[in-house]
Amino acid sequence: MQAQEIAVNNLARRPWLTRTVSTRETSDPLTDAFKEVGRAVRFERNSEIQADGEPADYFYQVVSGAVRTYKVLDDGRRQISAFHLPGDVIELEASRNHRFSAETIAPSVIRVAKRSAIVALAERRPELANEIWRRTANDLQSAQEHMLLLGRKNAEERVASFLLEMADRSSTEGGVELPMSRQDIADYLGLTIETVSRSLTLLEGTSAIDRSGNRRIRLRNRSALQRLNG
Amino acid sequence: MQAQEIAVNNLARRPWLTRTVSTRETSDPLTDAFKEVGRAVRFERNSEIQADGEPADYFYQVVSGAVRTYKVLDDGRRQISAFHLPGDVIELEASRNHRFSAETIAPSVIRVAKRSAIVALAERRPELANEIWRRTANDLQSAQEHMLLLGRKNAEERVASFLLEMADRSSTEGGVELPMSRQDIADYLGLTIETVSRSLTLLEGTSAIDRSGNRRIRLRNRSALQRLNG
DNA sequence: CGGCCCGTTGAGTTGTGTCAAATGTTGTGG
DNA sequence: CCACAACATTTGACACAACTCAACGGGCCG
Repeated sequence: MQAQEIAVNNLARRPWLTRTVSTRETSDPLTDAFKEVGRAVRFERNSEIQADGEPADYFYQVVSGAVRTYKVLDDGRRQISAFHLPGDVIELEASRNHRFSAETIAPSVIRVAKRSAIVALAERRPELANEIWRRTANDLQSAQEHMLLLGRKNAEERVASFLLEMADRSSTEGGVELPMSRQDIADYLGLTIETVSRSLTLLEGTSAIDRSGNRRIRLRNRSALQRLNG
Repeated sequence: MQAQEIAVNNLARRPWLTRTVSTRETSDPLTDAFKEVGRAVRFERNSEIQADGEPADYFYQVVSGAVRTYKVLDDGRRQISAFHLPGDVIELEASRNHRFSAETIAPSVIRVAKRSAIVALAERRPELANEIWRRTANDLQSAQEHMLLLGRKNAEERVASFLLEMADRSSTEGGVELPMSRQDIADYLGLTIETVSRSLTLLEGTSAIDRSGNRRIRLRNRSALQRLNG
């Protein structure tokens, strides 16, 4: 039973591995559509998300795990535009230039559906079309919020905003279990890993947060973080 | 005829005042919908865009002029998320927190339509629903590109990218006529006006651009700018 | 002509990046 | 279960790109 115990421990420390769509959301038209015309694919950690086969546009829905979407400059500078958790939908284009712009952060199950299939369904179901648009508009709102962070917030404010965002999105109370590395956080916040680390140390120094393990963070003083959030 | 001459000169130097939707695009489902259920409103320079009357969500289409959308922090730091030129559609929510997040940059004519009216039309017209979504997805793509700029590009690269973007979006060949102030550019690029100014001087020094008047810029060496664009 | 606004230039400061080393964590094979 | 390797994170010292504050210049309008 030793092996069993270890497995349980690992899961306890990695809640995002088991949290799935069904446990978090009631069904919605897009999730339903994915179940109809999509298929579930399992991905390793750090694998590029793609549908094998001919180049075409796809929709992806995170079932379990976590995903980063990003853009890179020629010299390798990377900007992560969003993290995607279970339930989130990613729309990827079969782009000519940058072939991959989505990767798993943790072992993940992703439902994959051809864009054309979803679009065909949406033509016949206004509430599906509406749901797709609603989600895209939400993503746009988040992007606008993130541009404010990237363009106008300092390092400490960025990290505080990030922690609040992740806490809001995760179901666990009090603490956040971060599925991504410091490098991912840095590339999301437009900083370096060193600056992220220093900012965390700073926040810990003012008792705004507690750290138990690199990726488990407890928000001890939310209002202090909110103040930094702007 | 002196007054007439001055007016003509002014127009010649401010092409965005006369460039309208009809001269740039063939009709599309959303523009058609605006003509059906929207009304045109004239705004002064630097006015907050809003539909008067009860709080509700609206769509706006720029007919002539130019608009900035933005977010601000409590202490006044501002991030412009996009500039909108004739033909572009802005979706604004009757937000509880920040009441105004769109302002005209130049005297503008804006078509205003209630969100519910457009949505109702879209329920009956799949190609309209599709067009709305297509535009939102395009905005999201632009936002992702802009996050890369804000998070990972240096000042000179940001300004170069900005000039290329504006040149691509304006119909005039060779040169760009910028409708916005240096402060607007700075708040779009996540810089200060001084840094924008210095970057322009730098680009001029390397013969990448020419300046004739503060807001008229000629791209003399596009490939040099492209290289900075990444 | 004079005042005002906007943009540019200059000098000095500072927050974040860079480079390097130390420490902690995770995974693997014996 | 331990020992070691490989990797991730933190900490430190220093450099530099962009910011701040200030002065100057030019165009526009009354």
